[in-house]
Amino acid sequence: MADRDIRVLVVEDEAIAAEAHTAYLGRLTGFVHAGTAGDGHSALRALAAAVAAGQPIDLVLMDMTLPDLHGLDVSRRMRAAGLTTDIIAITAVRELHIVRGAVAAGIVQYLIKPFSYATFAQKLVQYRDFRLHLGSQSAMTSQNDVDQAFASLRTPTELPRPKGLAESTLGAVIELLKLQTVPLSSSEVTEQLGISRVTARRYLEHLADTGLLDRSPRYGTPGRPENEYAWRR
Amino acid sequence: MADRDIRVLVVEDEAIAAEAHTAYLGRLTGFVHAGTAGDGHSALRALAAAVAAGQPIDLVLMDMTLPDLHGLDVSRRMRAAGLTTDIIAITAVRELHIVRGAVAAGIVQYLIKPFSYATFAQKLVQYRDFRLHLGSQSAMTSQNDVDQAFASLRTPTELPRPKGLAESTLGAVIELLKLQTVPLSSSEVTEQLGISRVTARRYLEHLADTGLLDRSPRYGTPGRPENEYAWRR
DNA sequence: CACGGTTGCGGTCATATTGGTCATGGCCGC
DNA sequence: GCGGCCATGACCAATATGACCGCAACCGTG
Repeated sequence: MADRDIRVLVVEDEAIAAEAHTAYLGRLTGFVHAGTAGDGHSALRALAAAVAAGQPIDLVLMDMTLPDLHGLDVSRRMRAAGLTTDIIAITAVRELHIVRGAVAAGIVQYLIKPFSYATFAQKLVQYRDFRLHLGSQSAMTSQNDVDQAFASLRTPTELPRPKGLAESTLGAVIELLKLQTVPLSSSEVTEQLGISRVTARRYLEHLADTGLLDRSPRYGTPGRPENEYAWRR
Repeated sequence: MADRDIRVLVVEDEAIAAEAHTAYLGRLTGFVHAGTAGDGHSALRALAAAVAAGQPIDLVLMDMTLPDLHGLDVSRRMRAAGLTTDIIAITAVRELHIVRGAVAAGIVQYLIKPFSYATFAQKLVQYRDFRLHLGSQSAMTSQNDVDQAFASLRTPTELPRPKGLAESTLGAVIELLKLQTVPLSSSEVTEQLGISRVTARRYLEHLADTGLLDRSPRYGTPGRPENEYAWRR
Protein backbone atom coordinates (compact mmCIF):
# COMPACT_ATOMS: atom_id res chain seq x y z
CA MET A 1 0.00 0.00 0.00
CA ALA A 2 2.71 2.38 0.91
CA ASP A 3 4.96 1.70 -2.02
CA ARG A 4 2.72 2.54 -4.92
CA ASP A 5 1.50 5.89 -6.08
CA ILE A 6 -1.56 7.41 -4.49
CA ARG A 7 -4.42 7.61 -6.99
CA VAL A 8 -6.16 10.96 -6.76
CA LEU A 9 -9.56 12.05 -8.06
CA VAL A 10 -10.09 15.79 -8.48
CA VAL A 11 -13.67 16.92 -7.89
CA GLU A 12 -14.09 20.55 -8.97
CA ASP A 13 -16.66 22.24 -11.18
CA GLU A 14 -14.57 25.11 -12.44
CA ALA A 15 -12.36 23.83 -15.21
CA ILE A 16 -9.56 26.30 -14.55
CA ALA A 17 -9.32 25.36 -10.90
CA ALA A 18 -9.46 21.66 -11.72
CA GLU A 19 -6.58 22.05 -14.13
CA ALA A 20 -4.60 23.99 -11.58
CA HIS A 21 -5.05 21.24 -9.00
CA THR A 22 -4.05 18.62 -11.51
CA ALA A 23 -0.95 20.59 -12.45
CA TYR A 24 -0.03 20.96 -8.80
CA LEU A 25 -0.44 17.22 -8.37
CA GLY A 26 1.93 16.55 -11.23
CA ARG A 27 4.69 18.37 -9.43
CA LEU A 28 4.53 16.04 -6.44
CA THR A 29 6.09 12.60 -6.41
CA GLY A 30 4.03 9.72 -5.15
CA PHE A 31 0.71 10.95 -6.52
CA VAL A 32 -1.09 10.08 -9.76
CA HIS A 33 -3.99 12.02 -11.21
CA ALA A 34 -6.67 9.39 -11.71
CA GLY A 35 -9.44 11.56 -13.10
CA THR A 36 -11.51 14.69 -12.72
CA ALA A 37 -15.21 15.06 -11.98
CA GLY A 38 -17.20 18.24 -12.42
CA ASP A 39 -20.08 17.51 -10.07
CA GLY A 40 -21.08 15.29 -7.18
CA HIS A 41 -22.89 12.57 -9.07
CA SER A 42 -20.17 12.04 -11.62
CA ALA A 43 -17.66 11.93 -8.77
CA LEU A 44 -19.60 9.09 -7.16
CA ARG A 45 -19.83 7.30 -10.50
CA ALA A 46 -16.10 7.71 -11.08
CA LEU A 47 -15.34 6.28 -7.65
CA ALA A 48 -17.58 3.28 -8.25
CA ALA A 49 -16.10 2.74 -11.71
CA ALA A 50 -12.57 2.80 -10.30
CA VAL A 51 -13.51 0.16 -7.75
CA ALA A 52 -15.11 -1.98 -10.46
CA ALA A 53 -11.97 -1.65 -12.57
CA GLY A 54 -9.86 -2.89 -9.70
CA GLN A 55 -8.02 0.40 -9.40
CA PRO A 56 -9.78 2.15 -6.53
CA ILE A 57 -9.17 5.81 -5.79
CA ASP A 58 -7.10 6.46 -2.68
CA LEU A 59 -7.72 10.15 -2.21
CA VAL A 60 -10.30 12.68 -3.33
CA LEU A 61 -9.58 16.39 -3.60
CA MET A 62 -13.12 17.60 -3.08
CA ASP A 63 -14.38 21.10 -3.71
CA MET A 64 -17.24 21.81 -1.33
CA THR A 65 -19.29 23.95 -3.71
CA LEU A 66 -20.54 21.80 -6.56
CA PRO A 67 -23.44 22.43 -8.93
CA ASP A 68 -25.58 19.48 -7.86
CA LEU A 69 -24.60 18.32 -4.37
CA HIS A 70 -22.66 19.86 -1.53
CA GLY A 71 -19.21 18.34 -1.08
CA LEU A 72 -20.22 17.18 2.38
CA ASP A 73 -23.17 15.32 0.90
CA VAL A 74 -20.88 13.60 -1.56
CA SER A 75 -18.64 12.60 1.32
CA ARG A 76 -21.56 11.22 3.30
CA ARG A 77 -22.78 9.21 0.35
CA MET A 78 -19.31 7.81 -0.11
CA ARG A 79 -19.31 6.67 3.52
CA ALA A 80 -22.81 5.28 3.19
CA ALA A 81 -21.60 3.28 0.19
CA GLY A 82 -18.87 1.80 2.35
CA LEU A 83 -15.96 3.65 0.74
CA THR A 84 -13.06 4.43 3.02
CA THR A 85 -11.37 6.64 0.45
CA ASP A 86 -9.68 9.57 2.11
CA ILE A 87 -10.86 13.07 1.36
CA ILE A 88 -9.18 16.45 1.41
CA ALA A 89 -11.72 19.24 1.38
CA ILE A 90 -11.17 22.37 -0.70
CA THR A 91 -13.42 25.29 -0.05
CA ALA A 92 -13.75 29.02 -0.05
CA VAL A 93 -16.40 28.73 2.63
CA ARG A 94 -15.22 29.17 6.17
CA GLU A 95 -18.35 28.47 8.07
CA LEU A 96 -18.08 26.60 11.28
CA HIS A 97 -20.71 23.97 10.76
CA ILE A 98 -18.99 22.91 7.58
CA VAL A 99 -15.78 22.28 9.47
CA ARG A 100 -17.67 20.32 12.10
CA GLY A 101 -19.39 18.27 9.46
CA ALA A 102 -16.10 17.71 7.71
CA VAL A 103 -14.59 16.16 10.81
CA ALA A 104 -17.55 13.85 11.22
CA ALA A 105 -17.41 12.86 7.55
CA GLY A 106 -13.84 11.69 7.97
CA ILE A 107 -12.15 14.44 6.03
CA VAL A 108 -8.45 14.35 6.69
CA GLN A 109 -7.39 17.81 5.59
CA TYR A 110 -9.06 21.10 4.88
CA LEU A 111 -7.72 23.59 2.34
CA ILE A 112 -9.08 27.11 2.10
CA LYS A 113 -9.14 28.78 -1.32
CA PRO A 114 -7.18 30.51 -2.56
CA PHE A 115 -4.08 28.59 -1.56
CA SER A 116 -0.49 28.65 -2.73
CA TYR A 117 1.32 25.67 -4.15
CA ALA A 118 3.35 25.53 -0.95
CA THR A 119 0.25 25.07 1.18
CA PHE A 120 -1.18 22.52 -1.20
CA ALA A 121 2.06 20.56 -1.26
CA GLN A 122 2.37 20.64 2.49
CA LYS A 123 -1.06 19.11 3.00
CA LEU A 124 -0.52 16.40 0.46
CA VAL A 125 2.93 15.51 1.67
CA GLN A 126 1.55 15.23 5.15
CA TYR A 127 -1.11 12.90 3.93
CA ARG A 128 1.52 10.81 2.15
CA ASP A 129 3.52 10.59 5.36
CA PHE A 130 0.41 9.50 7.20
CA ARG A 131 -0.05 6.62 4.78
CA LEU A 132 3.59 5.65 5.05
CA HIS A 133 3.26 5.62 8.79
CA LEU A 134 0.31 3.28 8.66
CA GLY A 135 1.80 1.12 5.98
CA SER A 136 5.17 0.56 7.54
CA GLN A 137 3.97 -1.25 10.62
CA SER A 138 1.89 -4.34 10.37
CA ALA A 139 0.51 -3.87 13.83
CA MET A 140 0.28 -0.94 16.15
CA THR A 141 1.22 -2.12 19.55
CA SER A 142 0.59 0.89 21.68
CA GLN A 143 -1.45 3.99 22.14
CA ASN A 144 1.64 5.86 21.16
CA ASP A 145 1.78 4.28 17.72
CA VAL A 146 -1.76 5.36 16.97
CA ASP A 147 -1.11 8.83 18.28
CA GLN A 148 1.94 9.10 16.06
CA ALA A 149 -0.09 8.15 13.02
CA PHE A 150 -2.75 10.72 13.82
CA ALA A 151 -0.12 13.32 14.58
CA SER A 152 1.37 12.95 11.12
CA LEU A 153 -1.83 14.52 9.81
CA ARG A 154 -1.28 17.58 11.93
CA THR A 155 0.04 20.74 10.36
CA PRO A 156 2.52 22.92 12.18
CA THR A 157 0.65 26.13 12.82
CA GLU A 158 1.74 29.61 13.61
CA LEU A 159 0.34 30.50 16.98
CA PRO A 160 -0.57 34.11 17.56
CA ARG A 161 2.17 36.00 19.31
CA PRO A 162 1.38 35.65 23.00
CA LYS A 163 1.68 38.37 25.60
CA GLY A 164 5.19 39.03 26.72
CA LEU A 165 6.86 38.76 23.36
CA ALA A 166 7.89 41.89 21.54
CA GLU A 167 7.72 42.08 17.77
CA SER A 168 11.19 43.50 17.34
CA THR A 169 12.91 41.00 19.60
CA LEU A 170 11.10 38.16 17.87
CA GLY A 171 12.32 39.45 14.52
CA ALA A 172 15.89 39.68 15.74
CA VAL A 173 15.86 36.09 16.98
CA ILE A 174 14.42 34.84 13.71
CA GLU A 175 16.99 36.77 11.69
CA LEU A 176 19.86 35.41 13.73
CA LEU A 177 18.76 31.81 13.41
CA LYS A 178 18.09 32.06 9.70
CA LEU A 179 21.73 33.00 9.18
CA GLN A 180 23.13 30.02 11.04
CA THR A 181 24.28 26.80 9.47
CA VAL A 182 24.55 25.02 12.81
CA PRO A 183 22.00 24.97 15.63
CA LEU A 184 22.37 27.52 18.41
CA SER A 185 21.78 27.04 22.11
CA SER A 186 19.91 29.58 24.15
CA SER A 187 23.12 30.81 25.77
CA GLU A 188 24.70 31.30 22.35
CA VAL A 189 21.72 33.38 21.28
CA THR A 190 22.09 35.31 24.52
CA GLU A 191 25.66 36.19 23.61
CA GLN A 192 25.00 37.06 19.99
CA LEU A 193 22.04 39.33 20.63
CA GLY A 194 23.09 40.80 23.94
CA ILE A 195 19.85 39.85 25.64
CA SER A 196 19.36 37.81 28.79
CA ARG A 197 19.21 34.05 28.74
CA VAL A 198 15.65 34.07 30.07
CA THR A 199 14.48 36.30 27.26
CA ALA A 200 16.28 34.34 24.58
CA ARG A 201 14.79 31.14 25.89
CA ARG A 202 11.29 32.60 25.91
CA TYR A 203 11.46 33.49 22.25
CA LEU A 204 13.19 30.29 21.21
CA GLU A 205 10.61 28.20 23.00
CA HIS A 206 7.78 30.07 21.36
CA LEU A 207 9.28 29.61 17.92
CA ALA A 208 9.87 25.94 18.56
CA ASP A 209 6.28 25.50 19.71
CA THR A 210 4.95 27.09 16.56
CA GLY A 211 7.07 24.79 14.45
CA LEU A 212 9.39 27.42 13.00
CA LEU A 213 12.39 26.05 14.86
CA ASP A 214 13.60 22.55 15.47
CA ARG A 215 14.55 21.87 19.06
CA SER A 216 16.79 19.04 20.17
CA PRO A 217 18.94 18.38 23.21
CA ARG A 218 22.70 18.63 22.95
CA TYR A 219 24.43 15.79 24.78
CA GLY A 220 28.04 15.10 25.57
CA THR A 221 28.90 17.71 28.13
CA PRO A 222 28.41 17.36 31.85
CA GLY A 223 25.45 19.15 33.35
CA ARG A 224 21.88 19.27 32.30
CA PRO A 225 21.58 18.90 28.53
CA GLU A 226 21.28 22.12 26.64
CA ASN A 227 18.59 22.58 24.02
CA GLU A 228 19.74 23.72 20.65
CA TYR A 229 17.52 25.40 18.09
CA ALA A 230 17.75 25.48 14.32
CA TRP A 231 15.73 27.24 11.67
CA ARG A 232 13.48 24.67 10.03
CA ARG A 233 13.89 24.59 6.26
CA MET B 1 -22.32 25.33 22.05
CA ALA B 2 -19.11 25.69 23.90
CA ASP B 3 -20.60 26.81 27.16
CA ARG B 4 -22.76 23.85 27.99
CA ASP B 5 -21.75 20.38 29.05
CA ILE B 6 -20.90 17.83 26.41
CA ARG B 7 -23.49 15.04 26.39
CA VAL B 8 -21.82 11.65 26.18
CA LEU B 9 -23.26 8.27 25.26
CA VAL B 10 -21.27 5.24 26.38
CA VAL B 11 -21.53 2.25 24.02
CA GLU B 12 -19.99 -0.83 25.64
CA ASP B 13 -21.31 -4.33 26.08
CA GLU B 14 -19.41 -5.28 29.20
CA ALA B 15 -21.18 -3.76 32.18
CA ILE B 16 -18.04 -3.41 34.25
CA ALA B 17 -16.20 -1.52 31.53
CA ALA B 18 -19.22 0.67 30.87
CA GLU B 19 -19.39 1.59 34.53
CA ALA B 20 -15.70 2.35 34.59
CA HIS B 21 -16.02 4.70 31.64
CA THR B 22 -18.98 6.40 33.23
CA ALA B 23 -17.10 6.83 36.48
CA TYR B 24 -14.13 8.28 34.61
CA LEU B 25 -16.49 10.70 32.89
CA GLY B 26 -17.87 11.85 36.21
CA ARG B 27 -14.43 13.00 37.27
CA LEU B 28 -14.12 15.38 34.32
CA THR B 29 -15.77 18.78 34.25
CA GLY B 30 -17.64 19.76 31.15
CA PHE B 31 -18.97 16.30 30.38
CA VAL B 32 -22.34 14.73 31.24
CA HIS B 33 -23.12 11.04 31.03
CA ALA B 34 -26.22 10.93 28.85
CA GLY B 35 -26.77 7.19 28.75
CA THR B 36 -25.28 3.78 28.13
CA ALA B 37 -25.99 1.29 25.36
CA GLY B 38 -24.93 -2.35 25.37
CA ASP B 39 -25.05 -3.03 21.64
CA GLY B 40 -25.05 -1.29 18.30
CA HIS B 41 -28.77 -1.19 17.63
CA SER B 42 -29.70 0.22 20.99
CA ALA B 43 -26.95 2.81 20.56
CA LEU B 44 -28.54 3.94 17.30
CA ARG B 45 -31.97 4.02 18.98
CA ALA B 46 -30.61 6.05 21.89
CA LEU B 47 -29.06 8.55 19.52
CA ALA B 48 -32.31 8.96 17.59
CA ALA B 49 -34.30 9.28 20.80
CA ALA B 50 -31.98 11.98 22.09
CA VAL B 51 -32.45 13.95 18.88
CA ALA B 52 -36.21 13.54 19.11
CA ALA B 53 -36.14 14.75 22.71
CA GLY B 54 -34.29 17.88 21.66
CA GLN B 55 -31.19 16.88 23.60
CA PRO B 56 -28.88 15.40 21.01
CA ILE B 57 -25.77 13.50 21.98
CA ASP B 58 -22.53 15.35 21.31
CA LEU B 59 -20.05 12.53 21.72
CA VAL B 60 -20.09 8.74 21.66
CA LEU B 61 -17.52 6.59 23.45
CA MET B 62 -17.76 3.57 21.22
CA ASP B 63 -16.34 0.16 21.94
CA MET B 64 -15.45 -1.51 18.66
CA THR B 65 -16.41 -5.02 19.72
CA LEU B 66 -20.14 -5.21 20.22
CA PRO B 67 -22.39 -8.28 20.23
CA ASP B 68 -24.46 -7.36 17.18
CA LEU B 69 -22.57 -4.88 14.99
CA HIS B 70 -18.99 -3.81 14.72
CA GLY B 71 -18.35 -0.33 16.08
CA LEU B 72 -17.28 0.83 12.66
CA ASP B 73 -20.62 -0.30 11.24
CA VAL B 74 -22.44 1.64 13.90
CA SER B 75 -20.39 4.68 13.00
CA ARG B 76 -21.17 4.31 9.32
CA ARG B 77 -24.88 3.97 10.02
CA MET B 78 -24.74 7.10 12.12
CA ARG B 79 -23.17 8.98 9.23
CA ALA B 80 -25.68 7.54 6.79
CA ALA B 81 -28.45 8.82 9.06
CA GLY B 82 -26.97 12.28 8.85
CA LEU B 83 -25.66 12.44 12.38
CA THR B 84 -22.52 14.49 12.87
CA THR B 85 -22.08 13.30 16.43
CA ASP B 86 -18.40 12.91 17.25
CA ILE B 87 -17.03 9.49 18.09
CA ILE B 88 -14.11 8.30 20.19
CA ALA B 89 -13.25 4.69 19.44
CA ILE B 90 -12.24 2.25 22.15
CA THR B 91 -10.61 -0.98 21.08
CA ALA B 92 -8.34 -3.82 22.03
CA VAL B 93 -4.91 -4.15 20.49
CA ARG B 94 -5.42 -6.82 17.88
CA GLU B 95 -8.07 -4.84 16.01
CA LEU B 96 -5.72 -2.13 14.98
CA HIS B 97 -5.89 -2.79 11.28
CA ILE B 98 -9.11 -0.80 11.26
CA VAL B 99 -7.46 2.49 12.08
CA ARG B 100 -7.77 3.44 8.43
CA GLY B 101 -11.47 2.79 8.43
CA ALA B 102 -11.81 4.74 11.64
CA VAL B 103 -10.29 7.83 10.09
CA ALA B 104 -12.66 7.60 7.15
CA ALA B 105 -15.65 7.15 9.47
CA GLY B 106 -14.85 10.43 11.12
CA ILE B 107 -13.63 9.06 14.40
CA VAL B 108 -11.87 11.80 16.26
CA GLN B 109 -9.86 9.85 18.81
CA TYR B 110 -8.70 6.34 19.30
CA LEU B 111 -8.19 4.75 22.72
CA ILE B 112 -6.51 1.39 23.19
CA LYS B 113 -7.64 -0.86 26.00
CA PRO B 114 -6.60 -1.07 28.69
CA PHE B 115 -6.03 2.60 29.30
CA SER B 116 -5.33 4.60 32.41
CA TYR B 117 -7.51 7.39 33.65
CA ALA B 118 -4.77 9.82 32.66
CA THR B 119 -4.89 8.72 29.02
CA PHE B 120 -8.67 8.76 28.99
CA ALA B 121 -8.76 12.21 30.51
CA GLN B 122 -6.21 13.56 28.10
CA LYS B 123 -8.14 12.42 25.05
CA LEU B 124 -11.39 13.86 26.32
CA VAL B 125 -9.83 17.13 27.36
CA GLN B 126 -8.29 17.38 23.91
CA TYR B 127 -11.70 16.89 22.42
CA ARG B 128 -13.17 19.53 24.71
CA ASP B 129 -10.47 21.97 23.66
CA PHE B 130 -11.25 21.23 20.06
CA ARG B 131 -14.89 22.19 20.62
CA LEU B 132 -13.88 25.30 22.49
CA HIS B 133 -11.63 26.22 19.65
CA LEU B 134 -14.47 25.94 17.19
CA GLY B 135 -16.99 27.57 19.46
CA SER B 136 -15.01 30.67 20.25
CA GLN B 137 -15.08 32.02 16.72
CA SER B 138 -18.08 32.46 14.48
CA ALA B 139 -16.08 31.73 11.36
CA MET B 140 -12.75 30.26 10.48
CA THR B 141 -10.91 33.19 9.05
CA SER B 142 -7.76 31.57 7.80
CA GLN B 143 -6.06 28.35 6.92
CA ASN B 144 -4.24 28.72 10.17
CA ASP B 145 -7.45 28.66 12.23
CA VAL B 146 -8.53 25.43 10.61
CA ASP B 147 -5.12 23.88 11.04
CA GLN B 148 -5.15 24.75 14.70
CA ALA B 149 -8.55 23.20 15.21
CA PHE B 150 -7.42 19.98 13.54
CA ALA B 151 -4.15 20.04 15.43
CA SER B 152 -5.93 20.17 18.77
CA LEU B 153 -7.42 16.78 17.92
CA ARG B 154 -4.21 15.21 16.83
CA THR B 155 -1.52 15.91 19.37
CA PRO B 156 0.20 12.80 20.64
CA THR B 157 0.02 11.75 24.27
CA GLU B 158 3.02 12.07 26.48
CA LEU B 159 4.40 8.82 27.77
CA PRO B 160 4.32 8.57 31.52
CA ARG B 161 7.82 9.00 32.86
CA PRO B 162 9.31 9.33 36.31
CA LYS B 163 11.37 12.31 37.46
CA GLY B 164 14.81 12.44 35.98
CA LEU B 165 13.89 11.18 32.54
CA ALA B 166 13.53 13.71 29.75
CA GLU B 167 10.79 13.40 27.19
CA SER B 168 13.00 13.86 24.16
CA THR B 169 15.69 11.47 25.34
CA LEU B 170 13.11 8.82 26.07
CA GLY B 171 11.65 9.28 22.62
CA ALA B 172 15.07 9.00 21.00
CA VAL B 173 15.83 5.74 22.79
CA ILE B 174 12.47 4.24 21.88
CA GLU B 175 12.81 5.22 18.26
CA LEU B 176 16.30 3.79 18.01
CA LEU B 177 15.26 0.45 19.45
CA LYS B 178 12.15 0.21 17.32
CA LEU B 179 14.31 0.38 14.22
CA GLN B 180 16.60 -2.46 15.28
CA THR B 181 16.23 -6.07 14.23
CA VAL B 182 18.75 -7.29 16.77
CA PRO B 183 18.98 -6.38 20.47
CA LEU B 184 21.28 -3.53 21.46
CA SER B 185 23.51 -3.26 24.52
CA SER B 186 23.67 -0.12 26.55
CA SER B 187 27.09 0.78 25.15
CA GLU B 188 25.78 0.39 21.62
CA VAL B 189 22.94 2.76 22.42
CA THR B 190 25.53 5.12 23.89
CA GLU B 191 27.40 5.19 20.59
CA GLN B 192 24.36 5.53 18.37
CA LEU B 193 22.75 8.37 20.25
CA GLY B 194 25.82 10.22 21.46
CA ILE B 195 24.77 10.06 25.08
CA SER B 196 26.69 8.69 28.03
CA ARG B 197 26.52 5.08 29.08
CA VAL B 198 24.96 5.99 32.42
CA THR B 199 22.17 7.88 30.72
CA ALA B 200 21.53 5.18 28.17
CA ARG B 201 21.35 2.58 30.90
CA ARG B 202 18.95 4.66 32.95
CA TYR B 203 16.46 4.90 30.08
CA LEU B 204 16.89 1.31 29.02
CA GLU B 205 16.30 0.08 32.55
CA HIS B 206 13.19 2.20 32.86
CA LEU B 207 11.78 0.90 29.61
CA ALA B 208 12.58 -2.68 30.57
CA ASP B 209 10.93 -2.20 33.97
CA THR B 210 7.77 -0.83 32.40
CA GLY B 211 7.66 -3.76 30.01
CA LEU B 212 8.34 -1.95 26.76
CA LEU B 213 11.72 -3.61 26.30
CA ASP B 214 12.94 -7.16 26.74
CA ARG B 215 16.19 -7.46 28.67
CA SER B 216 18.56 -10.43 28.60
CA PRO B 217 22.25 -10.97 29.38
CA ARG B 218 24.74 -11.42 26.56
CA TYR B 219 27.47 -13.98 27.32
CA GLY B 220 30.60 -15.09 25.49
CA THR B 221 32.93 -12.14 25.89
CA PRO B 222 35.33 -11.58 28.76
CA GLY B 223 34.17 -9.31 31.49
CA ARG B 224 30.91 -9.11 33.28
CA PRO B 225 28.00 -10.08 31.00
CA GLU B 226 26.37 -7.20 29.22
CA ASN B 227 22.61 -6.69 29.14
CA GLU B 228 20.99 -6.36 25.76
CA TYR B 229 17.63 -4.75 25.13
CA ALA B 230 15.09 -5.29 22.38
CA TRP B 231 11.78 -3.62 21.53
CA ARG B 232 8.99 -5.95 22.57
CA ARG B 233 6.68 -6.64 19.64
C1' DC C 1 40.17 -29.83 37.71
C1' DA C 2 40.45 -25.87 40.80
C1' DC C 3 41.40 -21.43 41.87
C1' DG C 4 43.01 -16.78 41.61
C1' DG C 5 43.63 -13.03 38.01
C1' DT C 6 41.76 -10.22 34.40
C1' DT C 7 38.30 -7.82 32.13
C1' DG C 8 34.63 -4.97 31.16
C1' DC C 9 29.98 -3.81 32.37
C1' DG C 10 26.41 -3.01 36.32
C1' DG C 11 25.15 0.27 39.65
C1' DT C 12 25.64 4.59 42.57
C1' DC C 13 27.15 9.32 43.78
C1' DA C 14 28.53 13.83 43.63
C1' DT C 15 28.98 17.44 40.29
C1' DA C 16 28.14 20.53 36.50
C1' DT C 17 25.25 23.18 33.97
C1' DT C 18 21.03 24.37 32.00
C1' DG C 19 15.72 24.59 32.24
C1' DG C 20 11.93 27.05 34.23
C1' DT C 21 9.49 30.42 37.37
C1' DC C 22 8.79 34.70 39.97
C1' DA C 23 9.05 39.10 41.62
C1' DT C 24 11.34 43.22 40.39
C1' DG C 25 12.43 47.23 37.65
C1' DG C 26 12.80 50.17 33.64
C1' DC C 27 10.50 52.08 29.54
C1' DC C 28 6.78 53.80 26.77
C1' DG C 29 2.25 55.51 25.75
C1' DC C 30 -1.78 57.78 27.64
C1' DG D 1 2.01 60.69 36.87
C1' DC D 2 0.32 56.24 36.06
C1' DG D 3 -0.67 51.72 34.23
C1' DG D 4 0.66 48.19 31.23
C1' DC D 5 4.27 45.71 28.85
C1' DC D 6 8.52 43.44 28.52
C1' DA D 7 13.40 42.29 29.89
C1' DT D 8 16.13 40.95 33.87
C1' DG D 9 18.41 38.66 37.99
C1' DA D 10 17.84 35.43 41.33
C1' DC D 11 16.26 31.41 42.64
C1' DC D 12 14.99 26.23 42.68
C1' DA D 13 14.37 22.11 39.96
C1' DA D 14 15.83 19.01 36.50
C1' DT D 15 19.00 15.88 34.17
C1' DA D 16 23.29 14.28 31.79
C1' DT D 17 28.08 13.26 33.03
C1' DG D 18 32.57 11.36 35.11
C1' DA D 19 34.39 8.83 38.58
C1' DC D 20 34.33 5.06 41.37
C1' DC D 21 33.47 0.48 43.27
C1' DG D 22 31.85 -4.16 42.91
C1' DC D 23 30.39 -7.94 40.44
C1' DA D 24 30.11 -11.86 37.30
C1' DA D 25 31.82 -14.30 33.66
C1' DC D 26 36.17 -15.65 30.93
C1' DC D 27 41.18 -17.21 31.11
C1' DG D 28 45.45 -18.99 32.63
C1' DT D 29 48.45 -21.42 35.46
C1' DG D 30 49.09 -24.98 38.96
